[in-house]
Amino acid sequence: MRPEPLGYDSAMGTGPARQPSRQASRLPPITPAQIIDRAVELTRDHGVDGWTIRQLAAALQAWPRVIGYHVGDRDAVVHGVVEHVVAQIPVPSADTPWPEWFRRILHDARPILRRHRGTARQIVVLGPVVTSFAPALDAGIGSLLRAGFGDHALDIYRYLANIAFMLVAAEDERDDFPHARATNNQFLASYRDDDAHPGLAAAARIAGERPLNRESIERQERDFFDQSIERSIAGAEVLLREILDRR
Amino acid sequence: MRPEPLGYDSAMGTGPARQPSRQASRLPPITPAQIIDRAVELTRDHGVDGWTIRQLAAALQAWPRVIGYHVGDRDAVVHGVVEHVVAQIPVPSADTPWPEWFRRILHDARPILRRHRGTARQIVVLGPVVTSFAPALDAGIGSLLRAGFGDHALDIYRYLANIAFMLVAAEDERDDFPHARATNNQFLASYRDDDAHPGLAAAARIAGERPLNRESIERQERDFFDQSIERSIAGAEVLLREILDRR
DNA sequence: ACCTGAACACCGTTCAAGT
DNA sequence: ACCTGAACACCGTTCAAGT
Repeated sequence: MRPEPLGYDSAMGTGPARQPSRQASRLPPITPAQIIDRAVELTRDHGVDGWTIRQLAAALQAWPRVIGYHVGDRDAVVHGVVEHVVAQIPVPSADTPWPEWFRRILHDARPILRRHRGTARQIVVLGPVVTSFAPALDAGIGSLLRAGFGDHALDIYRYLANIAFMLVAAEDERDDFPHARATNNQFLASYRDDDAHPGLAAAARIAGERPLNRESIERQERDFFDQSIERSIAGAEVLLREILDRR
Repeated sequence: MRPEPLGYDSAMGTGPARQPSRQASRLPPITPAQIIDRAVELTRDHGVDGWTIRQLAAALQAWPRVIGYHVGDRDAVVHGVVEHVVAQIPVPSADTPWPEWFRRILHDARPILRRHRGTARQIVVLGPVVTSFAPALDAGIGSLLRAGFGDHALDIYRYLANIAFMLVAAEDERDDFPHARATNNQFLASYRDDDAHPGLAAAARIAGERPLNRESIERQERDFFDQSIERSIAGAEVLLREILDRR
């Protein structure tokens, strides 16, 4: 939750560290694109909530005010970062059958979003304001319409996309509480032989069999994501069959 | 995203406003329970991210340090708030058939969590560390085991609970961007007659038919929540049938 | 044991000049 | 048009005393 401190020399509190100022070193004017690019880099290294406007300014060798001048407030910068990240997600062609279309795009989106912690949450909050999502929305809705979802297409798109992005957002946030997983496992383990709580005892047994090293946790998270998507597609398929049967 | 300013007279920056201090007025020592109760009230009025330690202290007529002394840092206070809120969710008995068990608890949890904005997100992040969740976990897993989910019981519980709480969390966060919905609708509407983007055009048409007044938006959100749960239960049912067929 | 102040090291944003 | 400083109004947490 709390952003880790960065390495920048921002000892002065205000001001772009001790580096010479842009004007003094006759640097060219900063562009909005440069600001967003730097913000994307900082997001890659520290997550969306892991850098401050002041640190971004320092990284650009500029004063905080410059960012406000060219891009806007912090929310505007974050929005720019999200647009940049979303644009990297490959969009399957609209004639892909809908289950495969969603499997593919959501599977590909996960690592891209995970590499930029906190962007998944922003996508859920902002919604289609993220204009670089337009191609995905167009193709995805198109794919659902051809399958016969009719007026349910929009809600099913939202259902599947929301679940995927929210799951990634949850993974992102749990990264910031590395101790929480251990505490949770300990808590569950304490019920292992508790006959009065058979559900908790079973949960403890199931969770207890899973290895806890870094890479196997990563695999478990990926599996849970993939299976959740698979189940949700199955749920949507049930609805589709109902719609088609009704005709 | 940004907390709205509260009405407290915290003009002094530090210190519990102008009220007489606890010691001077011979008030009894503050208890952790009192601190959490007040924090729950503030959460009800302004959301988990809508109050500061300093404002909580002012509401208690105490200095910020007192909260750290009795409860801990801000995360500890928030954890206390979450425990208090989760304890209010009624847990259906363990012999309820699993689809009905989840329908009931998730349906009942939504308004309680919505009344305390930001707590749903905390639940997803914290996981079972929230000890007041133990009864629900015990009964829910029990219900899934009796249905025949076997070792999948834990993951299915996580799947259904995660989706519900994440959906509520997303609703909470969108409350803080009331303009985002309007912007999104405008954005979609601009594609209404765009033949080059049939998917977006269809989405615009579907969204355009929905009324935009406050109460009908609330109903749409509730419906989307209920239908998402229903679809996810259907997805879990598909898995259950596979498991049972395999035997 | 519990509370009081003040201080510390931060935030994002704004203001008024400068070049 | 763009950048520079300083200032403003906040944060959460810590420190050193007080009662």
